Amino acid sequence: MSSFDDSDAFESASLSARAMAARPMPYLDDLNSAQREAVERLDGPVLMLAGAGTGKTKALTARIVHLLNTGTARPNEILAVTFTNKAAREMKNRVGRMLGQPAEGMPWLGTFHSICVKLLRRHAELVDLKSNFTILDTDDQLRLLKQLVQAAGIDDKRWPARMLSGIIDDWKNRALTPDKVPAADAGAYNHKGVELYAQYQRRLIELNAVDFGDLLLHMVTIFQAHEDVLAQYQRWFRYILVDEYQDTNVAQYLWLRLLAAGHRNICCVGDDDQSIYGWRGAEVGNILRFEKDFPGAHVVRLEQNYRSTPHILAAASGVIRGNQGRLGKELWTEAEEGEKVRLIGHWDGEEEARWIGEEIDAMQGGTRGMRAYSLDEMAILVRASHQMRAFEDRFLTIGLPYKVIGGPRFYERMEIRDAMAYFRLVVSPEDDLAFERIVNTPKRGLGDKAQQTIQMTARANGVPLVEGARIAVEEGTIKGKGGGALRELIEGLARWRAVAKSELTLGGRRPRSLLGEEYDASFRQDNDDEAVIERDSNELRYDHVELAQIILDESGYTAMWQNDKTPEAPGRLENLKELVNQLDNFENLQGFLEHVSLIMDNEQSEEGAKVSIMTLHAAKGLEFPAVFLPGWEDGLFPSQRSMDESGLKGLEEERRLAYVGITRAEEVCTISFAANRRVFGQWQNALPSRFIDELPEDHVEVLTPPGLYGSGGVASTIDSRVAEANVYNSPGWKRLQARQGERGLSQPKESRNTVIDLTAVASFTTGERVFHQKFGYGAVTGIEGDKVEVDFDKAGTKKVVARFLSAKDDVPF
DNA sequence: TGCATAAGTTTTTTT
DNA sequence: AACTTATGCA
Repeated sequence: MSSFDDSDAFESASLSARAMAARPMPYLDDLNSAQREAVERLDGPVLMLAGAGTGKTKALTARIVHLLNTGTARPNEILAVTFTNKAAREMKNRVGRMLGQPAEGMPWLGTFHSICVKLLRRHAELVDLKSNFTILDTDDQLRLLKQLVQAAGIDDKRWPARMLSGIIDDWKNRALTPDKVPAADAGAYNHKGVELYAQYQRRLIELNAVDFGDLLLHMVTIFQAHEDVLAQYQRWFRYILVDEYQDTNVAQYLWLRLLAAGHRNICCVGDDDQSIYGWRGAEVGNILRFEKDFPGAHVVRLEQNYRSTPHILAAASGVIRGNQGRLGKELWTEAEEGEKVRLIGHWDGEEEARWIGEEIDAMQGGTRGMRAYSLDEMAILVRASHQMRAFEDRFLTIGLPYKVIGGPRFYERMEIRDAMAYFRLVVSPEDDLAFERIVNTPKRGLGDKAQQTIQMTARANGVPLVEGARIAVEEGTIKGKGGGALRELIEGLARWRAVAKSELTLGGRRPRSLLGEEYDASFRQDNDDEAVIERDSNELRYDHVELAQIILDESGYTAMWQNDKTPEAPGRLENLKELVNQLDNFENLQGFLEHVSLIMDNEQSEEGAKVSIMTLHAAKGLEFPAVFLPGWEDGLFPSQRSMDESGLKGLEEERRLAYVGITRAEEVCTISFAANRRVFGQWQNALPSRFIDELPEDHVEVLTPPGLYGSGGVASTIDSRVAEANVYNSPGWKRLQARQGERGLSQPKESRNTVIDLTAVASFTTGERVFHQKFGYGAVTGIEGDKVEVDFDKAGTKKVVARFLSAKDDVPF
């Protein structure tokens, strides 16, 4: 096996400790005293309470470097866990930079999930799995659950499989195997929840598969049931570091506590004020309880903020103060005053998007006495992803470059999942879920009936679906067009598999790195035996990249999209191409599949400066000089659903989300809200968020929307911010309403450009290309008095007032 | 079986 | 409003 058997680790550690103690430690020099304390206190439990922007990653990496540099631990004796691949990558890079050499040989620096996969592959048999188990994606999981639900005779309309999936996830997050689910939860899912959970787990074992939650759950089960295995790791991991500890769930907490029980050298870094993942099982309680869980724990507070201005910090503190039961931290900074947090109200969501678009445009050149900001220094952080649409629409219309961070992930796209299912089936023919996914994609004339026949044949013979399908074709149970196509598919799969096998035996190829991340070599040993087999050198061989291409072509999958006339088809083909390209970074298909199932983040490397749009959750850990926080309305933010489901707890999490949002900003933070918003296609009005009332007045400046109290966008401070927040009763709001009615959809920039032009009516002709502030480009289809009928490219046919139109080459941007 | 249309559902956040 | 899923028909 691997590194675990080095028995001289301890002796050499103390020797090298002495030798290395003499080394210079420049990485300590630019740490403040709190950071330095967090770095140097290596032994015993340490809780590093690191507020936003206080240099926690710096301290964390310095701590690793310090462990290595002083010879206290070897790279492979350090367990360092993060939540995201991105964080793991960054830490690896920074350690390497600080060390002055690439941080190779830190095999246990990674996400909870990737480390658990590694461990679980070693000990799979202890939970009745084989070490080459597959990791299911959410689609597979749902399909499987749906089958079980239907088999149980439950109406899956009343009780959606999705809901069951949520319940099971929740149990897994709490480290509850089916036999441990408390009686109080027995009523879950129409009283069948626990039984279905048990069935689901059994089915997963049959399929030699795990879902995401299982990765941790199985490891906890193994550690609890096998003292010897646990003891081995307890001994091995001499130092444990955990990032974002406030986001750990019960399973992760148990896992850590079990592992840390040996040396008790565990250092958890986190910020209770930034715990925003309660909905997926994170327990703030874990961090709040740390000192109880680890008696004698040393707590270090990182409170000096290096990111934001005092006004921004004060605003953030003001909001977070509303939460109970915090560990308590007060951020401070040496930075200059800077801008106050800016607050602005709008009539509706579209106007908000319009205003932000203009403001961003203006800020590029420097406005309101502020410096100029480039597009990539600015970001819009929304509560819910559907809010992004308004901005995308608007920015598309005015041609403002933007990028959506954390949008639909590459590996979650339909075509990618289909292609992956083909690959999976080639690598493991018993992957029934993959088979189900692609039997009839592309269309092979195999509908429900044929698929049922396959299912039955497979079950009757106790074989996987592919084999069942083969038998069914052989026996002639499935004939005709579908039968022929099915035979072709089965033969294809066998052929590809043969190629894949010979490809695996090629060996010798060095694993290459993807995005700087080293493909973990320690699991290639699974194939080592095969690798020795000698091969006839004349045999036809393809490398796995070619093979992937062949699979997609011969299966007809590529052709399916080539023949597809929908506008997305070319993009999908592009994605498939990209998928095949990515494959080149891996040694074989299997390695690739393993990687992909754990990679959820989607690095897009697009050219040019762009404004970022993302959710508040996606923004955690990031920072921007200028941040826009739109949609601060009660119900949207804080989210109604969150409050309904989790009450005060939910509200507090929302408040932390607000705190996270504000603290992303370095220099300028602009909060906005709208009185009206379209929800499910229905106009609804809302009150400004209660969090707005919690902003400390002294640190907030209320901006006047242009056209509200006069034009020009000159900032005017309204005496009482509260009055402003309570806009509905304020005279200003009434005036806005009145004005809005008379102005219709007009907006300031336009009123400047379009000097109300009655001749405009006459100047349009049918067929002419025109531009509209709201609807974008279109062609005139008819004229009736002062109304013009326009067929807009995006918005369809609308009748609009002529003066809101401009000739195409007269676009005001 | 597969397509077109109708109905019903959604929008919180994701490793 | 936009999307998915169910239903009916060719």
